[in-house]
Amino acid sequence: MEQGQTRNRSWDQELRSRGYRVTPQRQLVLEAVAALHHATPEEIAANVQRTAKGVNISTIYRTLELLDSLGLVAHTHLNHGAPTYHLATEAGHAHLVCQDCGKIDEASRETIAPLAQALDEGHGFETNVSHLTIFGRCRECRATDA
Amino acid sequence: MEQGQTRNRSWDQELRSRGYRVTPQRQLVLEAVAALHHATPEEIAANVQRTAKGVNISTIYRTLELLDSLGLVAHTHLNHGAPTYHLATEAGHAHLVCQDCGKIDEASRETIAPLAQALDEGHGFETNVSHLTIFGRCRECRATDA
DNA sequence: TTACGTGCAAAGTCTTTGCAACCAT
DNA sequence: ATGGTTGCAAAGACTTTGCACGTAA
Repeated sequence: MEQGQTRNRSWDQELRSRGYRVTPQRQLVLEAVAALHHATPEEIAANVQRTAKGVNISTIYRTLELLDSLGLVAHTHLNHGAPTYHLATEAGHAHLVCQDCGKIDEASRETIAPLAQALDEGHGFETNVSHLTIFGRCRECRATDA
Repeated sequence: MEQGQTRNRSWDQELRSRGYRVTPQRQLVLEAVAALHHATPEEIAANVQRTAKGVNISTIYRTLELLDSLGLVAHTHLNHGAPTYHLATEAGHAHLVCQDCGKIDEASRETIAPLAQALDEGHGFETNVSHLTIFGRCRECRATDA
């Protein structure tokens, strides 16, 4: 509760200070993103339906785009289709997606750090770790298939 | 010429040996993928239009899916929208996409190797390097923006 | 000859946009 | 009051699918 209020207050001000308004829809979307980890716009919409009368899907899209641009949430592409959103504060890890079974694992920032450093030094490139999704095959599928 | 024929012969047999037919459309699509690097289905369709009367867009999709499943081509997601295809033989590098200006750079397999090894040892995960796309900011945008 | 493959058109999925009504400030 | 926001519906981008005709083997 205490934590929740503290969090609310901070993104409230983040919005207001940039001239955006704080609306119930935006609050609900942010709460859904926090509750569901790696949620698609559809899943976020479904989650929000349960609490309130519902937030229109186009508002979900517009809100996610806004929160993403403000750096409050981040998204990555885990599968072929829809992107998944998560809180920016719980970012910092990359995703490992198995192309055989679809299982999703996480790799810590520390695991990625050497690569990020190499790309910085070799290409001057600043890696967005929380957006990073790595495709391949998981341990189980490697053992099974061949 | 010699090389072209050699390449043709090999994928011809790859198709036939698995019970698929060799058609002019499949040949054109594969040639387009070879000629255009990182091409979307639309771009491949456009390229094919110039040579022949045209290959229907749905055939492009079906052919790319087939060639991908056979391991003759590979695809990655460079931007928000359509995937891009390239020859499997010219794979082995990852892509660095600047989220500010959209510029695409390439990172060699050697640059990625330490990460791939770390993921193998730590997670038992086999990285698909040619599918790997890393988002972030390029040198120029980092210098300009801040 | 005979399945497999193609073209065409329609439908499907995911996302964006125009606009009038609404509400946070 | 007043300009950012929302809901709704229509449009848009990208991809898939059903079916009859065409063609590689």
